Amino acid sequence: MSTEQRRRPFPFDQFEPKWQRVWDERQTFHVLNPGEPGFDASKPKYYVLDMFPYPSGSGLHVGHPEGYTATDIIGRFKRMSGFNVLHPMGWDAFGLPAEQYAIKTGQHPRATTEANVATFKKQLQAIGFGYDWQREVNTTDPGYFKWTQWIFLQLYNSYLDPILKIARPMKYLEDALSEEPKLQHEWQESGWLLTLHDMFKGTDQSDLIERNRLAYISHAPVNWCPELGTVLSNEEVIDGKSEVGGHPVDRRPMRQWMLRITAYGQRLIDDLDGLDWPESIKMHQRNWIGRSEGATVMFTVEGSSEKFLVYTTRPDTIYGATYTVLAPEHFSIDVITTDEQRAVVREYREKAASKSDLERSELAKEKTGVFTGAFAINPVSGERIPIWVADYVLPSYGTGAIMAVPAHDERDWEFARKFALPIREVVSPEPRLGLGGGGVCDAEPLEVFCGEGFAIHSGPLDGLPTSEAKAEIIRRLQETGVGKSRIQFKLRDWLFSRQRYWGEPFPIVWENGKHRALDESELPLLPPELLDFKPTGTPEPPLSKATDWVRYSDTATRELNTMPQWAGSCWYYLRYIDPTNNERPFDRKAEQYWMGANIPPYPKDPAKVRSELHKMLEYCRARHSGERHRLALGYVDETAARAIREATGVDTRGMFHVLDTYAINHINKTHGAPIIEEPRGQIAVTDDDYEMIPSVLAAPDRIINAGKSHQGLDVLCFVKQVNGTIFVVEEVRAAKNTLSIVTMWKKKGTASDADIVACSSTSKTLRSPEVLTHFGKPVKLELESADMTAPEYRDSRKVGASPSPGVDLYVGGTEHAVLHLLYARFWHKVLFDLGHVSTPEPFQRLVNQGLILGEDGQKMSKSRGNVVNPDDVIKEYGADALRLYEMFMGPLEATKPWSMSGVEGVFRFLARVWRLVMEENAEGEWLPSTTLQDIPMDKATAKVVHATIKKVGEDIEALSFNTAISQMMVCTNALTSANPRSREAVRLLVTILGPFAPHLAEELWERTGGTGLAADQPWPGYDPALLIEDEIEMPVQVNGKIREKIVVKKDATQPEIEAIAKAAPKVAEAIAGKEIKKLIVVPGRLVNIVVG
RNA sequence: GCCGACAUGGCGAAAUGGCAGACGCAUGGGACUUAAAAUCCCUUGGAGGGCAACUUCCGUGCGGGUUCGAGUCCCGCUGUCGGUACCA
Repeated sequence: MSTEQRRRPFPFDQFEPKWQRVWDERQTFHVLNPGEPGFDASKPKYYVLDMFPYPSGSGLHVGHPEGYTATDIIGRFKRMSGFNVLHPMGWDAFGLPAEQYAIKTGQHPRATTEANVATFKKQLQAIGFGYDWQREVNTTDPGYFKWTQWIFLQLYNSYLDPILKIARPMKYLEDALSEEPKLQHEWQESGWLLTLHDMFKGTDQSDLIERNRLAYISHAPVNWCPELGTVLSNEEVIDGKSEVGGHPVDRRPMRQWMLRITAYGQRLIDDLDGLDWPESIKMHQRNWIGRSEGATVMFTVEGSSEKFLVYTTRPDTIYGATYTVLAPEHFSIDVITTDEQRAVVREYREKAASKSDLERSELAKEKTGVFTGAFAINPVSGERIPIWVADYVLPSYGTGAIMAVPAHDERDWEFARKFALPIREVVSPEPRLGLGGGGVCDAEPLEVFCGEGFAIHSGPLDGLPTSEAKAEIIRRLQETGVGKSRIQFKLRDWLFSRQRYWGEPFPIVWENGKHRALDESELPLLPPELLDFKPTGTPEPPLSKATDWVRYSDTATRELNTMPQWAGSCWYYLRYIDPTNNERPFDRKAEQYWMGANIPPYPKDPAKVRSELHKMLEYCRARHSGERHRLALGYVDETAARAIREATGVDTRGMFHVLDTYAINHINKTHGAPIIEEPRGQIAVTDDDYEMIPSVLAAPDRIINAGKSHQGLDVLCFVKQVNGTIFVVEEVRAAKNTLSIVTMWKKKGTASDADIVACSSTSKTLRSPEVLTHFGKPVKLELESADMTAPEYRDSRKVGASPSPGVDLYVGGTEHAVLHLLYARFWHKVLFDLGHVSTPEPFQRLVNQGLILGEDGQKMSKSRGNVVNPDDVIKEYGADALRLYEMFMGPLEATKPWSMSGVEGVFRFLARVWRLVMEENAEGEWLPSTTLQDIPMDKATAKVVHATIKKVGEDIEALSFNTAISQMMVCTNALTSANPRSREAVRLLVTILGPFAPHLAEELWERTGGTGLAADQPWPGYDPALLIEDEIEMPVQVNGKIREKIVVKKDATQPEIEAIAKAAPKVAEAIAGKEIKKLIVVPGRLVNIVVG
């Protein structure tokens, strides 16, 4: 026993399990929901989330605990700082790897999953993470996937409103179809129905519904992986191979479920701006969504009635189009191909069709193609240009056809050179006036130029810079009806079905060739118990083997596909909020609390709010001398602020949102619950002429845009005119048939010289070109904006300085930069549109932990033999040392190699902390240290302890854990040399060490006579007065070189410092006989003397 | 090719435009010990000078610039890593 103990510099192996047991028994980290007895509503919320693991058979590796330790430190710290902290953990247990592992080991996936979860949980608990295990979720649990299926039904039963660009229940569309005359009357004024009506015209109703579902059936070619026996989403295919396993992937048409994520492309891009995410991840998502602005242009085929559309981002180069190219899959090819070319075209198309994506991209180096024999007419020049077929044009992007401008596109250039097609320069990097700039020039350029410049040889465009040339040609195309501006996305709809066993079955049945949804009461739909769940080797899903299960009724059979692994991980963070709810996916009140429904993105201190408010009022008064306004101020939400910023160039950060109190009261009354409440801060400022509102409402209007308020309500924007005053009015559709005024912009005078008085919160309205052009000039907003670089704003953006809307902090690896994070945002937005969640974005702040490499600096892998197992580290050095080392390695986001001797370093540090309290006698037993005494801290001790409290707190907020730990090391080194040693000082150190090394902290807290748990202690404050030095050492530079250091009193005046500096011997020597040109004193920092 | 990130001792790394290298690892030396382990103390960017206290010069990938002052800001390179690839 004693020899065993002697080998351990401190008995972590005894007290670590002990405290883990105590936390578990007392449920220390369980947090209550609003409404539960004992819930403290006065505390702000903090939701800190880990990317939940996929419980693989090999258990945790040291990469897992890195992010988990970071969130655990934050969670424990926020708890100590007075927050209600939601810090949960769960299991992403459906999916391909689990099924393959089960097949390999010959067990049922449920059995392997359960075993793996048990292993993972045990491992995580051994590290002492403060998770609320009562909120554990598992995506394979029927109580969980019941609601995954429910969300699928929400998608299935929703459509994207063509005007509002938001998801709405399919019922609205059905109602609109059945009650068309009634709605026509009701909605006519809003200008809304017209568009809807256009949409219905000449269309079969049920077909219209099917075509508008957010979850729909497609027969388009999909990525089929024969090896895995399933289809894969675009996101899961990399370089023509499956992301899992790297197997080849074909394209073949199959009947599949798709989710209409493309409908959210713009919003998924726009809303990134307001998120506190790494810029690289945002960029990644933007690139993936791939928005581009351009135009579609109609080309007619010579001697035929056939026409085809091309898409181009450079319509300004249309005069340089010397041929066109159709994708091999293009449906016009059969019609236009001439007889003499028919054989060669058919052969080319067949070859292209048989190529997999992989082959198509592998052979990309060399362009191929064939001439159709047909010619198209360039709609602007009337020129006759050949139509080619080539596989460098993709069928699934744009219109599947291009106009080729070889002089200004690298791919077209390459193709034209290979097939000796003409190349015509129509853009010049420099403006070319007169000579050679106009007319048609046949001299071919020597190289391709893809940049922007000035149009040449382009008829009416000649001389225009590229951007203007684009606008001008689009205007002309639209005028003549041959072209249109168009925004195009790379993003494709999400292929949502898999031919696998281990996934959520679709709550869908098929009858007479038509699909319909199961009723909510039939959920969860369990998968059948299958002994043989291997892939069939054909596109027939394994569920087809469960013949009894498949039969739903005499005439109906079940959908055989299952959902992909991403389904469960798209919403798990919402289920943590209320994980055992059987009635709903989560309680609405709990969701509002934990997702921070009413928290403004930029919290401010009250004094600042008041002063901003007065500025706003002054502004309004100045604009409308003598008029009285009733205003209420809230915060501008980020989307609105951004929209204004984009539209006007005005820095809107910190700007206020002006609301009409009439509207607030009205909407609160009609909507039931208060929508806008403190701290959004409605403050009536003066009386208003809002008696006018009824007449404004009654006035005829013109709809100019529609969007969504951040409370999740539909908003229509109108322009109205009353007695010569133009009003911009927003109406909110709180529920069907309910109209309420929420926000009013008022504008005086004529349309050409008016200014907007105040702005609303709806980004779509503000962003729309209609709003901007309506006023004849850009909207001008001259509100004084707050300086967001000021400390109070900067600090507010740091972790946990205040709660934020959505998950406050989400930590995980970069591997989910597009897939999980894009899918989850999409689902969240749908749920938001449908009113199930309160925020448009799920994760306010995202941090990627860096990769941990092996000791050899290589990626950890079994084959390299450099994998570090956390269990071994815990056995040897304890969980606290593991946690501390993971945080001490370097910045959280950096890639860094593991080092066992580094672990030993922090282990020694922990042992030193232990010995602050305990000492070993000759027999090797640990006894309370006699050095530790109940004495007040001396000045030096107090200083280092308080400096440590300050720095550690600040560093945790900034996720700068490595520097926090180094400061605690400094403090420990200082306390080690103290004799006698102040008990108070040690206990303060132990308290702040708690989030990092919780076991040791609890043990020492107890041993230094603390009551309760260290984890429950409030985070200690520090006394700034103790940190100020009486005397400051300042370096003195002469011409930027340090000559000497001087010591001055902390309150020394500038002249005093100057005199001392000049008198210092080395300095005096250096400046002797020279003219002092300049003397800079940076108080508390340094002195620099510039001599000539 | 394009996009993004990064570049500081032997190593992991610190440094609101203000003393480069905090803290840790590893080195070398010392104390305790019969010895070892553990622990404690000191040393350590490079080059040079002094018996010494000490001291001089050079140093943050390369080249410029802004500044009294640059690892930090700007311009131009080079290299490493990550992502992506016919998206018109």
